[in-house]
Amino acid sequence: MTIARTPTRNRGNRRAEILDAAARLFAARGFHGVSIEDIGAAVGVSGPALYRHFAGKEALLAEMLLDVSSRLRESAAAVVTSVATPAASSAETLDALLDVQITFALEQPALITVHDRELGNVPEPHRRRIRRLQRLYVEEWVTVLAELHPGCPAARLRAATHAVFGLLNSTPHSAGELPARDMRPLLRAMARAAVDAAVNVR
Amino acid sequence: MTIARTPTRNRGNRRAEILDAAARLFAARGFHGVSIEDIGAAVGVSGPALYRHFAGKEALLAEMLLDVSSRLRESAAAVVTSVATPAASSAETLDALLDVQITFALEQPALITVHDRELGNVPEPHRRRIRRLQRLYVEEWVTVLAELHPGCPAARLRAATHAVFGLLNSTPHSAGELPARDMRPLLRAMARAAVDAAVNVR
DNA sequence: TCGAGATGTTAGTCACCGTTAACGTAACCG
DNA sequence: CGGTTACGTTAACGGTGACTAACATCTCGA
Repeated sequence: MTIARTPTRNRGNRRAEILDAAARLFAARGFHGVSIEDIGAAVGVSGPALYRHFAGKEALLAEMLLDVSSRLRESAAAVVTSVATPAASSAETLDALLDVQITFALEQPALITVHDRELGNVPEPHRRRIRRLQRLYVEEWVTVLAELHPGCPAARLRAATHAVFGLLNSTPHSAGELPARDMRPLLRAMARAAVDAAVNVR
Repeated sequence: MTIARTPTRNRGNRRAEILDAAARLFAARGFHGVSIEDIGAAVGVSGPALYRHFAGKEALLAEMLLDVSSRLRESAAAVVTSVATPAASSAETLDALLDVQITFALEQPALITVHDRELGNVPEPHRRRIRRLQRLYVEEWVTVLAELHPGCPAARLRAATHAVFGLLNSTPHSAGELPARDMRPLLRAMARAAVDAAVNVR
C-alpha cells in the first residue's frame, strides 16, 4: 500500500525531515541538550540511522545554519537588486528588507532561534562561511540605511540593525500571544519606527 | 600574608564569584555546553568544590535565574510605585521602566542572555516561581502601557513588550559595535519609538 | 588546645552520548 | 535472477560529565 518513490526523492525528504525536527529540538533545548537519539525519535527512526544522511551532529548543524544564512542573504540581495531600481526609494527597499526578515521570523521561528544562538557549535571549516554570509546580510541592511541617512555613522547603523533583528527575532519567544495575522503589521510598524528613531538620535 | 576574613564573608564572595563566572559561561556556550569542571576552573578551584556552595548544576542555574527575575521585578515595582505619583505621567513611568531594562541589559549582558534562554533547564520546584516573577515583570509594563493607551488590546501590549525586550536584550550579541555611552541613548530612542508605534498601529 | 565547621583536594562511580560495526531488507537494474 | 544501493536495525566502544566518597587543611570559638 506504500506508494513507490524514487530513492532520491525519499532521501531528500528524509534529510529535510531530519533538519526540520533537529531545528525545533535545538531551538527548544540547545544543541548540547539534544541527543542524536532524540532527533531520530522525532522523525520515527532511532539513533544511528541519522549517519546515513549526515556525517555527524555538528555536520547536521552546519548544514542547517549554512542553509539559513544563504537563504537570508539571497533574499536580501534579490530585494536590493530588484526592488531598488532608480525609481524606487530607499525607504521602499528597507520595507522590503523588513518583510523578508519578518516573514522568516514568523514562518521559521525555530531556524531563526538556532541561527543566532548556535554558531559557536559549528566546527571551523564551515563556521567562517556562515559568519561571512551573516555579515553580508547585515551589510545589505547597512547599505540601504546609509542611503536613507547619509550623515549617520556606520557603527550606529550596524548597531541599529542588530537591535531590529533582536526585536523581530523575539517573536518565537512570545509566540501565541497574538495571531500571526496581527503580529506581522505590529512587527512591521515597531521595526520601522525603531529604525527611523535610530538614524535620528540627537 | 593572606588577609583573614570571616568564613561567612568568604562564603558569600565565593558564591557570588561562582554565579558570575557561571553566568558568563552559560551565556557563551549554553547550559549543557558548560561542565562543572569549567565553572570551577573559571574561579580558580577545580571541579567538585562547587558542591560546597550549591546543591548541583541545576540548583546553581535556578538560583541565578531566581535572583535575576527578582531583581528585575523589584526594580520595576519600585519604579511604578515611586515614580508613578499622581503628578507623574505614565509616559515618564514608561521611560523609567525602559531605563531599568536598558541598564540591566548593558551592565549584565550575560545574565540577561541566560535569563531568557535557559529557563527550560530549571527543575520544576523553582521553574514555576521564576515564571511567576517574569510574568509579574511583564505585567508591570503592560499596566503602564495600558494607562498610556486605554484603547489598545492587552494581547497587543504584551506582544509589544516582548518585542521591546528582544530589541533591548539583543545588545549582548552586538556588543562592541558601539560604546555603551552611545548605546544607551540609541536603545532608549529605538525602544521608545517602537512602543509608540505599537500602540498606534492601524 | 582542641574539636568543629568551612572549604578544598583527588579518586572513583555511573549514566549518557556520539560514533562505529555488523548485520538485515527491500527496491531497482543489469 | 543476482548484485548493488539505500536505508534501517541492534550491539558495542570510548569519552565525558555530574555527582559522591574519603581525606586534608585552615580558622575559630569554647
